[in-house]
Amino acid sequence: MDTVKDKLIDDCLTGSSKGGSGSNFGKYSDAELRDAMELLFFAYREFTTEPDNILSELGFGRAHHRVIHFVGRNPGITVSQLLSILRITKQSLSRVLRQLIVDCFVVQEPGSKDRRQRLLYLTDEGRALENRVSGDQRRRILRAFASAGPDGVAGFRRVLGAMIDDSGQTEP
Amino acid sequence: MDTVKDKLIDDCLTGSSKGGSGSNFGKYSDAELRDAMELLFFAYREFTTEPDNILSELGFGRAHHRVIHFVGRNPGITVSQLLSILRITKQSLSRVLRQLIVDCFVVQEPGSKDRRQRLLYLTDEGRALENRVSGDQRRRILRAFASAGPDGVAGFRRVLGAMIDDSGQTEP
DNA sequence: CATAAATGTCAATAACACTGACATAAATTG
DNA sequence: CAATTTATGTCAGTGTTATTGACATTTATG
Repeated sequence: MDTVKDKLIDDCLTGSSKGGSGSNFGKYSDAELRDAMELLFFAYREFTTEPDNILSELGFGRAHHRVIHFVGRNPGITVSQLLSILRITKQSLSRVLRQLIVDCFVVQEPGSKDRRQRLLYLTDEGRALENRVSGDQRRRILRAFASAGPDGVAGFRRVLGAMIDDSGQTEP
Repeated sequence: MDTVKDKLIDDCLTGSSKGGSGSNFGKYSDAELRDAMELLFFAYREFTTEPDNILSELGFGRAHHRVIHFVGRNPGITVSQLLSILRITKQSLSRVLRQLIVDCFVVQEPGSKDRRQRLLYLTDEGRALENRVSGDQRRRILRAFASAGPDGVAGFRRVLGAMIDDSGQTEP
């Protein structure tokens, strides 16, 4: 139950993670911190694999998933807000959004207050797709939450939350 | 302290995450599970941004980071093992690895037992680069660990570990 | 020796990001 | 009202990382 790599790497280890000679940053050894890095890497990959597979059948990718996720959670979100959340350029978003609109998963409506805005909404089809695609992720998280227990869930939230709050979360 | 999106989205919410009308999978509501999805998304992005920036100065990308990370932690790893861990094609790995070798961050040595193998090692230069690049990630994790406390760390490990163990972790 | 394994390479393709430049419509400001 | 700014969209070109398919080389193994 160390990390995941030992699935295949059961030889050729030279002790770099045995916590003996490595440097460290304080309370946690470098090896522990690097274990955490790997944990994040593998978990995130597991987390995105199945949605990627489902979406690729429709000719979509991870970028489409992100869009339908955030539009689904924030109906009426503007293009600008979506760009700020995703931190991509409008040119990048444009292609993805256009595909989703052409295929009737997302609709745009002019803003009532500011008619320059294009407020984004999922269609019923879009909601169905989002539900299908995120189903695997929700199940995966649910199982992990159940397996880790309430305290584990709280810790997961605290650590990831701190990783986000940490850095460039305050600049405009 | 909900999730991150409220940084910019403080209007246009229609109650989809207020936990009232959403469906749920059992003990945790859909909104809670989707919050966790976002937490992972934002945390992973924060986690990879700074290394990406450092590496781009050298003409490298995230793929190079992954290679020097796993070679650094597993000196003498073979190309096959690296391919299995990264789950990419050898053609994809090839280009990245060649760049790292040409620029003297990684060296190959024929295996002593099986001379078909190319065992991979970081050079001193490679170790220095890995340390520099992962420094931000280790600091970030350390701060998050410190902020979350020992129980938080344990929970983080349990949840992410369960997310990995969960799925396709057993097929060859 | 024949086959399989470990690795490398050439070529073509795709998804997703980027930059820069420019256009339009609507709101805001002086 | 005229000028400017904002929100959005679009055209064109580029780069990184991934893919698939085909083929070659070296070495191990039956």
